Amino acid sequence: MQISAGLVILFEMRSPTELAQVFREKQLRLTPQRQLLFNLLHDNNSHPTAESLFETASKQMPGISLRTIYQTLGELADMGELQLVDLGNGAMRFDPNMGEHQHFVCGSCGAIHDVDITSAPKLRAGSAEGFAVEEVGVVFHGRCNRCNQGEQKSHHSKRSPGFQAKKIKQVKTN
Amino acid sequence: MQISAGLVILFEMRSPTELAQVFREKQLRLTPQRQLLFNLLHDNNSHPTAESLFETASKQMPGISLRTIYQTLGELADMGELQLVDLGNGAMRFDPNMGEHQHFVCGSCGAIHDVDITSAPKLRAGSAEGFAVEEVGVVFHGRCNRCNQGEQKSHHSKRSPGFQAKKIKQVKTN
DNA sequence: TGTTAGTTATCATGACATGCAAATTAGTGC
DNA sequence: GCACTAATTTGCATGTCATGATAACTAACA
Ligand SMILES: [Mn+2]
Ligand SMILES: [Mn+2]
Ligand SMILES: [Zn+2]
Ligand SMILES: [Zn+2]
Repeated sequence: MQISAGLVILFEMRSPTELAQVFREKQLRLTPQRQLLFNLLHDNNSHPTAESLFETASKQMPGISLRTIYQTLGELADMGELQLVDLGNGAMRFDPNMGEHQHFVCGSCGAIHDVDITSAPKLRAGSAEGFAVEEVGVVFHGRCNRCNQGEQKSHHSKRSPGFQAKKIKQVKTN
Repeated sequence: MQISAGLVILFEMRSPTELAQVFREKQLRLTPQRQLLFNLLHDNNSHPTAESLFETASKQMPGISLRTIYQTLGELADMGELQLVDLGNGAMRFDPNMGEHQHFVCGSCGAIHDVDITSAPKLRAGSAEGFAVEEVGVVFHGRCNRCNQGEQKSHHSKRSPGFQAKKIKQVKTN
């Protein structure tokens, strides 16, 4: 979904074929675990959690440690290959879409969609009164298109006590 | 700070004199602990955490239980007297300002300021493509006016791993 | 004053994330 | 291919924030 049309530059993870280079640049060894996670995240717009990645990864690589998932995700974030997004749903989300964008959270199914605010209102106000705004995070809540149609199956329980809003964790791009 | 001028209707907690009624309405007893917390929160724009309220409350009422703090804060939230705000700083914030507003987080001192987006861009877009936006949360990050002036003393360490953005937890107003 | 809600203390649980040390392995040189 | 060593992985412990559960005690209020 788009809030307003306009040019959107997406900075995505580098391609899997560049993988080796990506890791070597940072003097990181090309382990099977890193390859797997890199592949699982590349072009992944589902905004997975560490746990969900752990589940997925475990199928392809039984025995992989959850600790390694966290470890590697942190490294990839440090490398600027993905950003951490906290939408207030309990667990951090990992997003290979490095472009400046916001998120929509469906309160019914829990799905998370990218929202590109482009020519949209530049919220970077506030310089008045001595405040210096460096970053703005926006989270939209509502019902996604799918849930808006068919009967409301209302999954997405887990432990979200109600509605929440959001949070993005900035990543040092070195 | 304001992003854009305009009429701002603030829904605040009821006054302390209405306290008794407030509690009785919900068939809750008017205990000293509840009175204390109600008073500590009334007109409080510091967005305290449960722990910080516990510290403050303990001074006036040594022996008060942290469990009671959480308990009472939950009740007050259920009663619609305050809202829970998650700014991604680890702990939930409690905000007696029930009006629709957003927040500014100072990355230097950790202070949280209310931001009133009034006539500002109505971000409630997205109805196109079948998405129904019900709520929008915004968190501004930067340096507050105080930190912007004097030398940057940079407190606010604790356990924020970096920058984050935000989240608001909706409260059932019954 | 009695009934009963509320508080306290304690302990357990739960989700999410990180610290740590021992075991393993990738990548190097031979 | 083989040995070597530093980088990684793994398993477990720890930490934070928050809630559940129980029992014993306290006090609101009808
Ligand atoms: Mn995204
Ligand atoms: Mn506020
Ligand atoms: Zn949905
Ligand atoms: Zn500040």
